[in-house]
Amino acid sequence: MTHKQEMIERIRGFNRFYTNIVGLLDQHFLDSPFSLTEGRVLYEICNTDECSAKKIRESIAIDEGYLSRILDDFVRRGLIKKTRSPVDRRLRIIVPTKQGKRQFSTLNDNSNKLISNMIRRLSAKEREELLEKMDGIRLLLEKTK
Amino acid sequence: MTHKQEMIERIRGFNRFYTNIVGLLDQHFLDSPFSLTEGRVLYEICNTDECSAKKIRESIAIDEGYLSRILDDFVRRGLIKKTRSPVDRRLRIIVPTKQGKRQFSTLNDNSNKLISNMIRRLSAKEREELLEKMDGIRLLLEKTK
DNA sequence: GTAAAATACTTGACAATGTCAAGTATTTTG
DNA sequence: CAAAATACTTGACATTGTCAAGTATTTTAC
Repeated sequence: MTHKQEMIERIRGFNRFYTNIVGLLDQHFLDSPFSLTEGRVLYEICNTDECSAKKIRESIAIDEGYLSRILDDFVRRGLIKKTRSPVDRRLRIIVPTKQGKRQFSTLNDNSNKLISNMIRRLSAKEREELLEKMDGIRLLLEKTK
Repeated sequence: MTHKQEMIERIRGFNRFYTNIVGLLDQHFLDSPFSLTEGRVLYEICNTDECSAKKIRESIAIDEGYLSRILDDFVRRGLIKKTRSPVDRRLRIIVPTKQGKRQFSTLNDNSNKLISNMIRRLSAKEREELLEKMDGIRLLLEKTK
């Protein structure tokens, strides 16, 4: 086994590990009125200016038709409003309703609690270390694009 | 020192980032005869001694019925053999066939290539850093259990 | 030893999630 | 202005996952 092979094995080990971590965190969607994908879509809607299906698809990688239906569903559930952009009438601009924002903020709070719980055993110093390492990984992997 | 809310936001940012990374890597299942879940099941089968549905469920979190069908499908595809354990005839012990092992190893090779590609732009030193940080995160988060 | 409970898995029915391709409305390009 | 491109929608369908009831076997409690 080459050195490189070991390296790859360690990275894959980390991926499996972290997939599980994120998986555990995502379990909470089970207790919420949103699927994981719906949650991600709602996140984008609430954090994107002049949001549209197009913009969502720029950050999520989701089938166009599927997204269209999710958005329709959100409309039915009173979470968002869709209006054609006056600038380019092909686009529907998407804005969360008051209720949509409220639901998103609940979702958000629950995610925060889970993360909070995840790091509950760590000391202040360890938390700082964790963040540094996370940012470091991000920085390194962003080079690969 | 970072405020707690910011801290959580940074962790969640990392989670979103890394979910995307893993998501990209998992795209390769699209070009393979396995779904992501099937791949994970096959991984467990090939890396678990005296493997059984029970043992798989200890590491994967998957519906019992669903797993049962996946395994049946693997049998149909000639990837595994199931035999009742002589020790406890409720259990079916699962062994990969020669072909199963071969397919798994292909899957494995492709995963490796993807990882290899992911780190292609990093210098030796940076790769070492990446691994250290990954191991560090793992160590820190394992404390939380 | 035997009845009841527990375990390991299977099966049927079904719901949720995701994909593909063709279609509509609108804008851009040549 | 016609053709191509863009943004989204819709229908048909496949994949993936869930729930609950069922079978075979073993363990537990008497």
